Order: sequence, then structure tokens, then C-alpha cells
Amino acid sequence: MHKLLNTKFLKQTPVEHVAQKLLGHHLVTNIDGIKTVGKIVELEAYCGRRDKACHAYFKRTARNEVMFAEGGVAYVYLCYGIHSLFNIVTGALDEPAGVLIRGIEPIIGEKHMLKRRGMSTNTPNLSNGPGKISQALGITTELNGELIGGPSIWLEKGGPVNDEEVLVGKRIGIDYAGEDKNLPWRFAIQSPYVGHKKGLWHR
DNA sequence: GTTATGATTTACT
DNA sequence: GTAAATCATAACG
Repeated sequence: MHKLLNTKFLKQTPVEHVAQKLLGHHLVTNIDGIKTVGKIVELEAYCGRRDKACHAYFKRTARNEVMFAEGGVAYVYLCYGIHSLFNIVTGALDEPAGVLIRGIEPIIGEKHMLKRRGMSTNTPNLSNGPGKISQALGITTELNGELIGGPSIWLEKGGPVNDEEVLVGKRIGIDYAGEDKNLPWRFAIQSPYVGHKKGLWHR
């Protein structure tokens, strides 16, 4: 229990394989002296080389720079100016790939998550979206490039997940990616914190 | 219950 | 100038 996931795990390829294995593990943040833990229940894989949906597909920019780093660092990206999206970089150096965390289940520090989100009751609304989990866990762009396994953020080994529990779906909101938008690189496990439309998921 | 639209920062296909 | 890996809100059935 409470076994840390080593960063070698994150350097494996392909990214969609790592992504699937990350399901069920625990994401831990320790920010401002507050420790919060959430179980990863929904995520998407991005691979810059073959995936047009990835920001790093075409060109390396200051914004994407972190994604070219070695697997095991955090890539925090401000989306639409108000939402911090949290990604885990995977793969080798100069191999842009990452996993976007889309949903978690609160495990420890639920009260703090509620407070950060300005909520009083725990509903799936707490952490069923990428921007929300960042806010709930206290993740900001200041964590961009931070080593996962460092003092502020790390992963702990969670319970095993049966393959039968893993849901697969298409990614959304990336119409510009052309054919790649149909890649089944979105993974989740059954949880009230995975909502969205019916029919999207399949096993 | 669902579907449509605005907000707001960053980068450039 | 346009588009984006989103969320909250409003309107509808």
C-alpha cells in the first residue's frame, strides 16, 4: 500500500498502454501543506508523433515544451484562459506524449477539494472534468514541468483494475484532428465521476 | 433529461 | 485574426 509508482513506468510506450495502466491509481498532490488524493477514473492518451489532436504534433513551442521532456513530469496547460488541464508526460525524451487526466474520485482531502471548488456537498461535479480536477487538487500552472515523484505531486499504486472494468471511447472536442479524432484513446473505469453521454463508451 | 452558447488566455495547423 | 485537450449557464422537450 502507498507504494510509489516509479517514473520508469511513465517512460514506457506506447502511451495508450501506459494510460490504460494508470487507471485506478492514485494521484497525490501536496500543495500549500494540504495533501489530497484522488483515484484516476478517466483519462485520454495523446501522442504527438502520430496524433493530430496533440498540441505537440506539428511544432515544438514554449507551451508544449514540457511534453517533449522525459516521461514522469507534469504538464499543466491553461486552457481557455481559465482552466488548468493536468497531463502526465510519458515516453522518452523528445518523444511528445502524455496522458490527460479527465476524472478522479476523491479519496483523501475531500473537504479541501470541496473548499477549493467552492462547494459544500460532494457530488460528481467535484471532479468529473479536467479543469475541475486541477482546481480540486490545487494544481496550477506553477506545477508545469514539475517532476512527478517530487515534493508536490506524485502517484501511488492503487488497487488492481480488471480489464473488464476498463471502458474505451473516442475522444471529444478535437474535430480539427481529422481521422485521429476517432482513435479509441480515451479510457475510464466505471465510476459516478465518469459521466457524459451514453453510447460513447464501450468495452 | 438534453443541447447550445459565451467566457478568456495562449499560440499559430 | 482564428482556433483550442473546457466549464457554467440558459433554454428547451
